Amino acid sequence: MNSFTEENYLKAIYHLGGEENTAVATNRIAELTSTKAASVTDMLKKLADKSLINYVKYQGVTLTGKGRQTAVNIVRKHRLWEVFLVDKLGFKWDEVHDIAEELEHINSAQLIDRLSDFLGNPKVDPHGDPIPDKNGNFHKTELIRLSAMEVGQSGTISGVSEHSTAFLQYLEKIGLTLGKIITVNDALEFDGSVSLTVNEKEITISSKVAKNILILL
Amino acid sequence: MNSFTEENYLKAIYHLGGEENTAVATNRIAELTSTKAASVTDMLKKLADKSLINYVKYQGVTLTGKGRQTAVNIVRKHRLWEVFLVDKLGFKWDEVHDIAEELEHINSAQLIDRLSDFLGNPKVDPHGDPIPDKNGNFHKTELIRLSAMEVGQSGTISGVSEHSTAFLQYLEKIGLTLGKIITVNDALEFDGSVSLTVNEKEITISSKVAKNILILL
DNA sequence: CTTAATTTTTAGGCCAATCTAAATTTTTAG
DNA sequence: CTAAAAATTTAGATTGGCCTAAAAATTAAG
Repeated sequence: MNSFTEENYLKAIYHLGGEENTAVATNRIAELTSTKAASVTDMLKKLADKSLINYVKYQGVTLTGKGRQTAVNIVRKHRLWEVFLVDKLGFKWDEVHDIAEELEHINSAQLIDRLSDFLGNPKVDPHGDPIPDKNGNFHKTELIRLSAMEVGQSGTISGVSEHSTAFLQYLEKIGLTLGKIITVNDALEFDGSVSLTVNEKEITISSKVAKNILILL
Repeated sequence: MNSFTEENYLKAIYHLGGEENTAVATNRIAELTSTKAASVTDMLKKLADKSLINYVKYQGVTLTGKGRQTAVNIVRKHRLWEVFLVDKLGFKWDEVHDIAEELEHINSAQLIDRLSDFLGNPKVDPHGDPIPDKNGNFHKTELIRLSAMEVGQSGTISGVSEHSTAFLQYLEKIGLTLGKIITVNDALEFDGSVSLTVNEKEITISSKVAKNILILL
């Protein structure tokens, strides 16, 4: 079994390398895990010894098949627990991240299978992020950024690409939550801000906010 | 915050000292935590520094108020998670201990409050052990050992004082599960075995089994 | 293409939790 | 009441994860 700490490094490498599994730099990992580069180097050696990553000195790392499988499984657990916290225990979507960060390290395949069934085998978490199945496969959906929509177009809010509490609380406040249908009324050239209709009301959001909302057309 | 390891020591001391908080010997703790006496001594010093235990060299330890509160809270979390695993996820009563052993260390008071509500604020876990409330108070019930019942007496199976998988599976198999009503038909003097009626059938159990079944009269 | 800036790794140490072996204290038996 | 046995503690070492400071490699700038 891998330690709690090893799991967090694998998860960090997975998130930084993305689905394409591009090489990840030591410093990026250090930032994400709130450690120092020297500590990361130590851990990379250990993970390479366990064949969880491909590591060439000074050249960054990628996950091996085994490493990716491990990382994706942690992501699966994290997201399923988030669904549990929101759907069953009544937490808000901005409150669940830290608790899921702990729950994701509980080790029991049976537990996760049963939890998934109990939740109705959800395909996305409360932020719209996809939940991989037990084989590590993602259900692919084509989402575009709200900022990329044309004037007049409609779509459903289906995810966010920024998960900070502040951002999520702001979206909640202005009514831009998962599943809401919106229509773009206008897009200002000069600052990228967007006017849109949601809940039969017109609101305007900044370019930065629009970039972090994901839409299913 | 206390580490995962510190929490396990406190829990061990709590279980060994019982509600009466009697002094616990180093070796007992070493057995229960699967460590060596020398390691226990090291940890006792640390816990004493944090005012979680009263420790006098060579004289064993007792929990302080603060230590007891911490230990009881872990017990509360453990038992609530066991209820969740059995009632909501469909695990059997003999399968939940190890998973709850991990879940009990998740730190979030809000999570536990909401979990308790979600489960209907249960007063006992799947083995009949009482679940303390958030202030650490137990709902007291008078249970007696099946071995102490008189011939002709009836009662409800309300707990067990031995939690091994093998024992729980045996009870399941012969139909002696929580909530079942039993009547004692006969108690053999020479080996302490007991004949009783459950589910309208008569069965005989050994003295040792009878001692570990707790009955509400 | 050489030097300066940046990134990464190495070297050497620290702390938590554990261990074995040896020393000390307490308990038990005769 | 003393000697042997048992329990406990101390001493010294190990491992995992982390750190700082210094060295080495890579990248960027002129």
